[in-house]
Amino acid sequence: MARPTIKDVSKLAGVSIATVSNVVNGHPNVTDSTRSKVEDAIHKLGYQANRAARSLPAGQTGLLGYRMPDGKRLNVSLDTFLHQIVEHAGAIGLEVLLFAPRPGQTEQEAYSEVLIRGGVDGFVLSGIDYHDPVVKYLLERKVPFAAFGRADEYPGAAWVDVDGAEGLRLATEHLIESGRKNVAFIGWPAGSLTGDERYRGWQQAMLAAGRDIDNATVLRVLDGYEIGISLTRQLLDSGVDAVACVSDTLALGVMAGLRRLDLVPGEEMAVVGFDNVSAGELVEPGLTSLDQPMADVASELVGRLSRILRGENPGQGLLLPPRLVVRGSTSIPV
Amino acid sequence: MARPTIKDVSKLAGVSIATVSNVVNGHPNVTDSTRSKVEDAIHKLGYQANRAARSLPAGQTGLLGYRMPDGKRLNVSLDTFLHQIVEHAGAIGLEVLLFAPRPGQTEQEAYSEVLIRGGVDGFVLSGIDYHDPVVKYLLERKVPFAAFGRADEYPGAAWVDVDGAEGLRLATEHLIESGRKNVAFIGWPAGSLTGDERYRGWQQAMLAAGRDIDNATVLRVLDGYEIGISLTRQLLDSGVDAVACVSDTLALGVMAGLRRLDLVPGEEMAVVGFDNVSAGELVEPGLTSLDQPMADVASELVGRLSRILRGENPGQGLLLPPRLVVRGSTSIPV
DNA sequence: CTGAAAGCGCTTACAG
DNA sequence: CTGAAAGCGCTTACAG
Repeated sequence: MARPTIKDVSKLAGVSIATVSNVVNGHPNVTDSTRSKVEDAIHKLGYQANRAARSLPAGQTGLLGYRMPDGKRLNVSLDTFLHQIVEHAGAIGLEVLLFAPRPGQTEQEAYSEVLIRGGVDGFVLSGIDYHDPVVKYLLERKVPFAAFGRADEYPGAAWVDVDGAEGLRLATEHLIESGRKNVAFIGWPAGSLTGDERYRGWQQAMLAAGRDIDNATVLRVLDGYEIGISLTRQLLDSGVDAVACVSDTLALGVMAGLRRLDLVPGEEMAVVGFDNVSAGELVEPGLTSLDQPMADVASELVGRLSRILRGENPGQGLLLPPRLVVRGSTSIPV
Repeated sequence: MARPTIKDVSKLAGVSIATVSNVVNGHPNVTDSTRSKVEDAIHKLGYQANRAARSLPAGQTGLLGYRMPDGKRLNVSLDTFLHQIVEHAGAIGLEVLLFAPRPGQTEQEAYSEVLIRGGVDGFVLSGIDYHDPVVKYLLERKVPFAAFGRADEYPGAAWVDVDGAEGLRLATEHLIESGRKNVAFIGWPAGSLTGDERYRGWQQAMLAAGRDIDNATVLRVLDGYEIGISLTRQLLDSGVDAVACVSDTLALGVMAGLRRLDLVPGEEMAVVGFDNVSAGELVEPGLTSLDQPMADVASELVGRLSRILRGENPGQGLLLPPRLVVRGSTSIPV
């Protein structure tokens, strides 16, 4: 009934605990016959190495840390992301340790505390920005991590991101191709990594199509549903007939704004968002948006992290393309 | 630079490591002067006990396990819930270990594996149902846990739930009071703990108001947005002018169904959901729904678990009332 | 290829 | 009230 230990296995198999350890850890120099004796015993006993005991001499914990984001940043579907991370980590024998800064603690202190407690082998980060202090901190201390977010500022960093510029290029091209004359952009204030990239994509598509950028409508606002609503009047007054938004939150706001003015989203004004949140399917007509390939992001992140942990090269930063999901908010013919 | 150990502290403070350990663990029999010497050293060194080293002799890990739900069950806003769990756990020095069954592994095996690896001190469960095998399994093995979900089937179990019957009572009363004549119920097939409770609430409110239950419209369906849409015609044909739904997903479906028939939700038919998902605020008019007090649920769960871990009585099962959030889908006067 | 032994950083009786 | 010592369950050189 009690949890079997390495001793139990060694007794049953008639070998030393060192040999059991060698088998468990896949060391090469073990006879086939010894190996199978040990494996039988392990199987019979249902043995699994105790994590704490393993961690102590080896200095590896089998744990990967993830800081619970504040919930303020809505640009990641936490649910799906975490799910994927947990599953991919599980596939290579790692579990996920969740933590959050305690009241009065800075973000960095939270990471440091986890580290000092001997908590994890490495971290998965998400939502990083320019000059991210956590990235800097971990890099300095040579703590393994992989970031969801373009960390190309730092040569050594392992990162994966979804290509926001490509996303807004796709969105804007789609709007232009469907015959829209005056395609506006609603973004966040300049200076955020994610926001600036997405703006760049809109710009590129507009220029490529020969549109006049200088006289196009560009609104830079904080993220928010109500903010989206409040922008609608202004967009209509400027003669805008399509708007590419930096986020679904803003896009859904504009859709609601249109509806409150008794206009139909997709007719008077086409709207595209970014993130493909579930609410986008639940409004009428559906919101066209950019879907982030979360499963790929997670598997690439975990892959990079596990390579670092094995002392290998994590590989280059990776930019994954988002996928345009077309729904009613852009598909009603002009 | 290297992580300080208990030895470093003991040297700096001029005491034995046993004394440092006693101070760290708040043992009573330590002189004030000794204590403060040790505390100074701890502070100076930034010492934190290594979790693995602590876990090994003490048999406690400082970790609390949570199984990543499948994502199939939409009745819990995972994001908020986990957030709250992590924060409340952090406040009492516990961190959260996330795990998921690997492919081919049953749920029970996943729990068992975490346990065998010496993974956690206890579990937080969510989304439990009648005769839940995991609850039974943990109870048999006397593994500490606290469940989000009514586990009153099992006398010893620690649980917290949101009162679904009360929720649907509130919803149905609200519909009746606002003058609706024919209040339908859309629920899941009988036999789920959560679904049955919510049905009971509708029933009670209807009977209390003297409504004829036998001739009322009751639809039992699987959860789903499209399913909600497909039900709308039938509801209208039955002369239903209000519908209390077991979930926001179904409620949002009905709202979309109404809109596709060019009807206005809240006018021709009032709609109430359950969960208060964010999409409910983003549709026009907003969806009236029942908000679950996640922060309270989390704090009560963690509180119960920590009491069990300290060998105390966890306290009785707790039923928390949801809060009716009234929006456009029911507030347009008849 | 296998095993005896040291050691990882703690906690916990037990002496003193 | 404090400290020396054993031990938690592993891994890792190192002999043999």
